[in-house]
Amino acid sequence: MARTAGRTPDQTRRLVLDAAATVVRRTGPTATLDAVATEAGLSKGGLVYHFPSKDALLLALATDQAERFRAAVAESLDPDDEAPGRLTRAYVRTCLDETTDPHGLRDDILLTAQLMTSPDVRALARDDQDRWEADLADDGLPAHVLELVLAAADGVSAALLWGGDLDPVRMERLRRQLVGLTLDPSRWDELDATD
Amino acid sequence: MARTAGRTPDQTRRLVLDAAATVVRRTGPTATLDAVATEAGLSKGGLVYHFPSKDALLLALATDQAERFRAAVAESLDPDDEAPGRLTRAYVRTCLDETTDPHGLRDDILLTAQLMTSPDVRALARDDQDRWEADLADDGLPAHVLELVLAAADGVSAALLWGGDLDPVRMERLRRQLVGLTLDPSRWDELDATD
DNA sequence: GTCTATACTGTGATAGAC
DNA sequence: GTCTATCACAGTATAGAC
Repeated sequence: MARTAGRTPDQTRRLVLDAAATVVRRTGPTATLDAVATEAGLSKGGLVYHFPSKDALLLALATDQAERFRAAVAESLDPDDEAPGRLTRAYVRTCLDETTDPHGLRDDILLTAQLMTSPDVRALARDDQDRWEADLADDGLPAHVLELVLAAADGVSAALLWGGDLDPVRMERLRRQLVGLTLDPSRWDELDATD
Repeated sequence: MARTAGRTPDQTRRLVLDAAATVVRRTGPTATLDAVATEAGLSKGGLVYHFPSKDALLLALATDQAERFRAAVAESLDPDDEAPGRLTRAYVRTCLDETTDPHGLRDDILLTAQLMTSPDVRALARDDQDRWEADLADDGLPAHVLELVLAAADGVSAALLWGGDLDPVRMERLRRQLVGLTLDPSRWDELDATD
């Protein structure tokens, strides 16, 4: 029973979150509330009604991003794949796939990194990370293999953060290496060489 | 021949950069110039004399961090190691070593990530990344091995960014795996499995 | 040349009108 | 539920002390 516009509060929130994603991508976390409000078609005050502070807005945006990533991994799960490391492979595919999403996950990583400047967002990220670790620890791979593969997958997002663009050919090659490693138990032992 | 305090401009810059590092670590890139100036024992105007804008200050800080990292890798070079992958191993050791530095490189990574919100800093990081890629490409390792090892090393900084703390035991194990990979040519071929 | 003091602009937060 | 008005404060620019 909204007073003015023909949309529910949830729709307005969605509108604002999308606008915030757009503006933060463009201008970083210093994006002004005014800019976000304008992009969403509201006044600054109207925005503040839905998100009591800028930090709250960024936190909501970060939560949204984390959920999207989780959904993307879930969608990358191969229904025919029942071998150990099934979830890990979906994770790797998602991190290293070029052809995902409207924007691609590459932009999402940059966006998320921008949000990390908020302590609240960092706390959220820590919780999310813990959840991923718990889920992946149950995936049937030896710890040392899991660590190597995950570190490499995460490294791609780091490279994106520090360095900008990545060569698709190299990402594809890395993806094959990592997936291959999880699928070949015969190679696991020699990885763990104790010097 | 400074007019007031008993220090040269370079010393003042150093003082300000250290103060900025401290304050940004504490409060993120939204740290105020006033806070930095106070930490350094100057007025805001005095700070601005040396760094014409906040962005210039953050850029100088990022440059400083990049140089420190490069120096840390150089120091990790093993003089007795002449095998291919020498520089790569130093890079891996630096990324995965617990016992570096006053603060440790872990804090430096977080600090650098905070600075990435400035477009100028991102441009700097891109150049620095290009330089690393050029240097490491000459290190004598096959491209696909180099990619895997570097991605995993960078992944540790990413995990630090997203997730907070890392288990020293796991970092040590990962370090051994990566160094081992660069030292054993017999394992390089099977990594490149074409599905 | 190096710095302090101060004034100007715009941003985030709040209170209250509609 | 949305918006306007207002306040406190951050980044920047300037004037001038030393």
